[in-house]
Formats: sequence, structure tokens, C-alpha cells
Amino acid sequence: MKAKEENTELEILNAAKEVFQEKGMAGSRMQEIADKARINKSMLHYYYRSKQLLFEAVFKNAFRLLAPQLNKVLNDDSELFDKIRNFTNNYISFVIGHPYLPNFVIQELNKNPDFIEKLRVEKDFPRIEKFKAQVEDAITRGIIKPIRAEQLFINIMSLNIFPFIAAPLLQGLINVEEKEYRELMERRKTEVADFIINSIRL
Amino acid sequence: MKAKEENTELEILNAAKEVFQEKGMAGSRMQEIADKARINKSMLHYYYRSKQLLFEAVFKNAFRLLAPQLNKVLNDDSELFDKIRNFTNNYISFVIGHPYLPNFVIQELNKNPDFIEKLRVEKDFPRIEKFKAQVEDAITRGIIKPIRAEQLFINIMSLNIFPFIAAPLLQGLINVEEKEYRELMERRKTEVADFIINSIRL
DNA sequence: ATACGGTTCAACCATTTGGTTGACAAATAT
DNA sequence: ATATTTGTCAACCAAATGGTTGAACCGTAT
Repeated sequence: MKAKEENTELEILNAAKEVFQEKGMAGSRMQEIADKARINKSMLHYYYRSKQLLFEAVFKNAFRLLAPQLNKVLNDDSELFDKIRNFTNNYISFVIGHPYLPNFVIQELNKNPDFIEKLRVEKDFPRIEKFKAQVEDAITRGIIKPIRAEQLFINIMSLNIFPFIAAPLLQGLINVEEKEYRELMERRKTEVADFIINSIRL
Repeated sequence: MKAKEENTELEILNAAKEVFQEKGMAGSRMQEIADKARINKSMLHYYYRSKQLLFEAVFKNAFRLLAPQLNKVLNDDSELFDKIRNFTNNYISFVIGHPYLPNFVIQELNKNPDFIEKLRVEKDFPRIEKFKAQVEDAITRGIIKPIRAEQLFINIMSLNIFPFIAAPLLQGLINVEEKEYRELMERRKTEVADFIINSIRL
């Protein structure tokens, strides 16, 4: 019965992902997850024991998906400007495939900041050292203006992630419909990289 | 009994603010709000009828506090570069006084995007028109490179707001303690403005 | 055929949670 | 002084919610 088992388990994880990522831990109901997975509520506990454990499974999965994205900035071998262009261009496609994911990770990390320590031990946890060296090297070689790698990294993340996290607010403020907002995001694929590079290039 | 009445009502609103902003609508408990306000749970319903209405009171209050901040970018009379510098410098002080507020507004707007329409009718709802004209004027006069006002606005918001919303994640990624992260934020008061202006200045 | 391990579910259970009620106290109006 | 309105609370209530249980089911090894 191996096939069935893995199937149900995955079905649950998938349903849980959708519900948790959209409504957060506190706003999600086990019954809703069960319904979405088309199984009995008991099955959730049979496979994952408790809401907390099911949540953690979903969260870790989400982070494992997000981490490689961040590593494209921190641990990729490409040259600095290419890296910025690539990440910016790639990230939007990633978000379209996983619209709730980045916000989900950020929110639940806000509610439980200690959890980041548990993630850090996992392999592929993004580390800044390499990026830091790269930025410092580019400064020494006179390619970019002096800037702390941490600040540049925060800027890159901010410009790429925030417009999706705050979409409803921003949409309301600049007073555009969803369609036009998506077009704005589409243009950001190249514009954000230019904006960043313009700012730091010597 | 006027004084007592207003007192209790405010006490409740204040306690509700703390709880709702930290835990969100779904994660908050009426009992916890009552405890924090040092009153009986019945009083919450006496003054605000339901959790939903109490929440909406808190939310509208929060937005009324946030709106003037955004208007410093959108509807202030100062010159573009000054405006960017002022906002950036000001915003961090605002966030220190209201650490959970921006994220609270953004999150609840995410869970209920239609709510923005109800806010738009309120006076002082931030509007982009003036800022748009100002940016277009600066482009025409050859002061800044061509850029859509919407994109510039999104960039300003992103660079200022995101580092606080995603603090635990970013702190973990760049691997610094809270204290050092606060110092990074402190430096951003001037650095972010420079970063933006560098990018758009001709 | 039969025993056995994992899988599935309907029915339950205990607790939590938002909300109500009725009695009483404290102001205010008459 | 007395009636009336307003504020406060302990005790309740019904529904929702996370979790448990025991029986049935099903594929497989013996």
C-alpha cells in the first residue's frame, strides 16, 4: 500500500500548504485542511500528530523553496551586476508560482523569531560571507561606490520582495487595478536591477 | 460618569491595539485583551459589540496613524530630494514608536484586500497625483532620470518599510544580533535617501 | 483461507472561544 | 429622595476546534 500512503501524506501536505500560507497558523483550521485534501480529519493527526507539527512541516518546506532564491544573491558565482540583474529578473517568476510563500515565511518568523536558529543549521541556509567579500572586492576595484554588503543586500531584498508583500496596500495607494499592478511588477524585472546598479555604479 | 466611560473605552482600545497588532485578528483572544485592559470580558462587548468591530476600530486607528507618514512622500510641498531625505529620516523614528503598526496594516489588508476601498473615502487617504506631477516635472527639468512616479514611490516604500517587516528574517540572513541590526537601521536614516537619490539624479 | 500491519473513518471528547444574561452598583435626572 | 439611565461583573451558553478512539477495511505475506 506504499503508493497510497505517500499519496495521502503528500495530499495533506499540499492542502496544508495552501491553507497555512494563505491564512497563517492561527487563522487555519484542521477541518479546512482535511476538506481540501479530501480526507477525514483523523488522517491529519495520523500522519502529522498535531497542528503544530503539520505546520512545521509546511514551514520547513516553504523555507527550503525560498532559500535557493536568496542564495542566488548570496552564493552564486556570477559577477555582481549580473547577479543583481538575474535575481531581480528571476524572483518575480518565482513569486508568481508561489504567491503566498515569501510573506508566509516572513510572518511566521515574526511571530516566532527563534525559529530562524533552527533553520540556520540546515545545509543550504543562505550565508552572507561570500556576497560580502564580493561587494568589498568590487569596491576595492573601483567598480562600485562604498556600501556595506549588508545594506546592499537589504536593499535588493526590499526592492524585490516588498512590492508583493504589500501589494494590496500599494495598489490602493497608487490607485491601480490588479492588472495594471501586475504590469508594473513585470516592468520591475529589469527596472529594479537598473535602479540598484545606477545607484552603486561608479 | 463621563470620565470613567471614556477611560474604560480608551483602555480597551489601547489593550486591543497591543494584542491585535502583535498577534493579528485570528491570533488574538478577547480574554487577553480584557486582561490587558484590566476589565471584564463583558465590557469589550458592551463598548464594541463584537471582536470584528473592536478590530476594525483598532485597524482604522492604525491606518490614521500611518496615512500621514505616507503623505509626507505623496503630498508634502518640499522639493523632491528633500522629501526623500525627510521621509527616510522620519520613518524610522515613527516605526520605533509603533513597531508592529506597518506590518499590521499590510497583513490585515492582505487578508481583506477590499478593505482598502473603505479607507479610500476617508479624508487624508494618501493620493499619488501630486507626487506624480512633481516627479514628471523633475524629469522635464532634467533633474532626475526618467522613471515612473509609481515605481519610484514603490521603491521608496520598499527600502524604508521592508527592513522592519522582515527584521527577523534579515537579521538571520545577515547574521547579526538585534543590537547590531538596530545600528544598521539607524544608518539607513541617511543611507537609504542617498541610495535612492544616487540612482535617479542626473 | 487466515492472520497481520498499515490505513481510513464516524463518533466522541475536552477545552477554548466569542458572545449573552441578569443582577447589582454608581451616576444622573426628576 | 426617587426614578432612570449607564457601567460593571460573575455565571452561563452554544459553537467551534484540536485531538482521540475503536471498529472496519484492505492489501499482502504465510
